[in-house]
Amino acid sequence: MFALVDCNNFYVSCERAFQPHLQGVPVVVLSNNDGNVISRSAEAKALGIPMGEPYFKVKPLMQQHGVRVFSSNYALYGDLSRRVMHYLGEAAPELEIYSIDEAFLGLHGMSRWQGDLVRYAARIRAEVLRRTRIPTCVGVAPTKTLAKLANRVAKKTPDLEGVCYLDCDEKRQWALEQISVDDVWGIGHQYATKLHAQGLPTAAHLSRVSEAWARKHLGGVVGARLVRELQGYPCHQLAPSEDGTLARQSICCSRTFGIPLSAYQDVLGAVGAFTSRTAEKLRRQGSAAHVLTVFLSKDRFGLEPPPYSASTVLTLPMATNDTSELLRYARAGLKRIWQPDTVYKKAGVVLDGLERAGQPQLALFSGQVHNEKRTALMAELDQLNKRFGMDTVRFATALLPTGQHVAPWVGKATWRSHAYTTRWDELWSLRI
DNA sequence: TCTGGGGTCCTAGGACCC
DNA sequence: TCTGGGGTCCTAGGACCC
Repeated sequence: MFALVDCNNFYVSCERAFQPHLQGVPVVVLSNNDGNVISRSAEAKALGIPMGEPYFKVKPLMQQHGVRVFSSNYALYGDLSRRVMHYLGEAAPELEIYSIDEAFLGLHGMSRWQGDLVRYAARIRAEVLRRTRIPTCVGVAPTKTLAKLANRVAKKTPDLEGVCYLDCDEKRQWALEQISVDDVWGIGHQYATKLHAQGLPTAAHLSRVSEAWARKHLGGVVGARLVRELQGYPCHQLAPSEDGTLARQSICCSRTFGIPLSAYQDVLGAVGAFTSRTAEKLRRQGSAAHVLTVFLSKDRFGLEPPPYSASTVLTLPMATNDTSELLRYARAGLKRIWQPDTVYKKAGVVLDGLERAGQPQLALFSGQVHNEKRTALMAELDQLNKRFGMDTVRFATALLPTGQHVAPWVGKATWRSHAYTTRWDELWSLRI
């Protein structure tokens, strides 16, 4: 048996957790660079503000209704997420942190000693709310796909009080009929259109298609597994992990620039900063990377013809998680794809080919001493930045030209709330 | 110029997720 | 004027091997 715990409108809930006067009023949170709506309160949704909509398109509507707008504040959301997940790890025998606001719990054999799983799930909701002020819904079912589906049913059926438990066939059938195929986990826009055209509008319809049909029309084995899961036969297990966090297979950092850039030094500064960030993530999960990709993008919405993006892949002679080494390759990659007199809107760095750091290498002795010193230096760097704040210590490539306080690539964040929980200097304005 | 089966590895692209 | 960021998995096809 699996449970899916999903935080309701997570980013909006995080803002409300520290500003209770935002309860009951329409609130939205915008993506990086204040681009799109990525989280809405129920009140904002009721006003007809679509998810993912560019801010400038819904701005008039929001101003008209006095919608409270926030820039995204990932320091805050990440911290609240850690608190929620920490509690879930204590409350369940197995935990898989699926995203910043969702986790699967493995409940095998739980009903014996926890009694009624509905009461158990209700207690989890109440406890998460008490500890973090984040509201959640819980779906409980024999497969992960059905747990996701049960969660959606819980969200849209107020009578269930946030918990939906599919403990028998009749209930499973009933739940499948409540949910449109568009809202099934694994059915995106393309497949949903296809399914509607075939006269299969609900999850119940989808659960009755043949395996051959699913294979043919829904992406091969992926579709076949999806249908089996809807029928109640588990095809996906929890990802194994000691603390619930997943070890990533690729690590990326990319940003749309606040303003278009065409000076090499500016873009190099951005690529340097993104590389540093990926290296930090890499070390945090104890990995080293073999492959580094650098990419640059032009304005997709502008008048320039495609291609909008150029990228280059560098294979490193030896896996590393050393920032300065990765910076060297990133710089070489940038030089390869750089075109003068071009206006760039976005850049990014991706690390692939990850392996465990500290694997014995076929290196000469002198090289190993060098590596050990490097590893110690990186650990020191991470410690300092953790203690005194991000970018307290950084590499020269990521430095700003003299006289500049903010890097030219940094995006807009006009309505960012304070980092209540992670920065001493922003704590002072806390109001509860 | 024609002739075969079976395997691996890599990459690009497509679909999906939050 | 203004359109996010970070991931996963699978498949098909090509290069190469015996």
